[in-house]
Amino acid sequence: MPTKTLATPAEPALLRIQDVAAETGLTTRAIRYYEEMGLLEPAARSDGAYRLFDASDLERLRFIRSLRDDAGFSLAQIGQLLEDEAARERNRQRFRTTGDKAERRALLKDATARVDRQIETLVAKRARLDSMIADARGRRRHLDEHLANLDGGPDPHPGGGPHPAPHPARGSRR
Amino acid sequence: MPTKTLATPAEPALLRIQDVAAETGLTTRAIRYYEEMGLLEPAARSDGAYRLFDASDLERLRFIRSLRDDAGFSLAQIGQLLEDEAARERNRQRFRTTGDKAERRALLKDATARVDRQIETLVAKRARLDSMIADARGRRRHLDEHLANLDGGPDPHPGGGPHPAPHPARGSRR
DNA sequence: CACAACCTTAACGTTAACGTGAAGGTCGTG
DNA sequence: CACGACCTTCACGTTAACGTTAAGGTTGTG
Repeated sequence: MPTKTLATPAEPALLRIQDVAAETGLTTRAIRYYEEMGLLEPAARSDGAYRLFDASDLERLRFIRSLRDDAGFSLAQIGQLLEDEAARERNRQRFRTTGDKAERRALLKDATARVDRQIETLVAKRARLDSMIADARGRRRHLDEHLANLDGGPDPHPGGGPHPAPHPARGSRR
Repeated sequence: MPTKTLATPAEPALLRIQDVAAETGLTTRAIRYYEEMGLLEPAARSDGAYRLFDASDLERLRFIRSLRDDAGFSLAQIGQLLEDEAARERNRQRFRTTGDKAERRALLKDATARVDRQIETLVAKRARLDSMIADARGRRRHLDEHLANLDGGPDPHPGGGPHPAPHPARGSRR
């Protein structure tokens, strides 16, 4: 078991912005910009006002990056999908401080609702992508048909050389 | 013998830019911009230099729009995926004028290769989306677990997560 | 043939999402 | 405690992808 620097599981392990950038593949500027846009708030600040990020921040930033790069959402859309940072802060605090089971459950319910919305959005996007892929495959099949009835016998090897046709092929349709 | 507006199968049916816009869901400005960027060239121009688009142009524009909106590609990436317009024009002409089967076949082969590249790109994107969906579902399951053992039993794993301790109310962090 | 409803090019404006300094404070290691 | 590597907050610059007039030509319909 690789104990890192301490055995206490509640160790903070806060990172500064450059390390976070390296870790997430974002630039420091982008991270500050996302903060400015209200997409996240670093877990803490040092005495000298350095931003300090925890694991949850990293996770959030990686998610933002995926939404941007992989799903292609705008920061505005991402803001819609994510819990806004004010609420996040508030809920974290409340979740830690409350002993009320009902309240905890309510908070968790909210979270699942939000995640469900995210999943729904992503699935919808995938559906549109699927449709595009189907279309492209349709086009591909169409081209293959044309190729097939260009010559009665399939030629296994496309060279650059001219080829005498065995007999006139008439373009068939559908 | 040639009937003018009826029954001829090779009827052009050219549209002007505003109709194309309505048909494709793009703006006229966007269409002109795509032309400027080399993504397409209208099939013809009127005497007075009006742009005139044919069915193939429409198809291409719809595809561009899908690539932009559904797949989230930049116009530069779209340009990479599509045959550049110069080649498209050239190949169309050659395909219609050539009687050479080998050449036709070569052109078709090129087209299938291009479509295959498009499919590959789209499939790769879908894979990344799938991965994101899987992650989100993982988060959802995680939340459900927490919900389950909130009113089921005590905490199975502390560390990082919420803390359903029997003793309430602590406010220590820093 | 008059005229409204299109169209053209050209040019400047706008927004999102950062990049790129500048001017100065902070951190930790020798 | 000095110093280099990091950080901070402005603030202006840049690129993509259009939006928006402006000034003028084209088309088809009454």
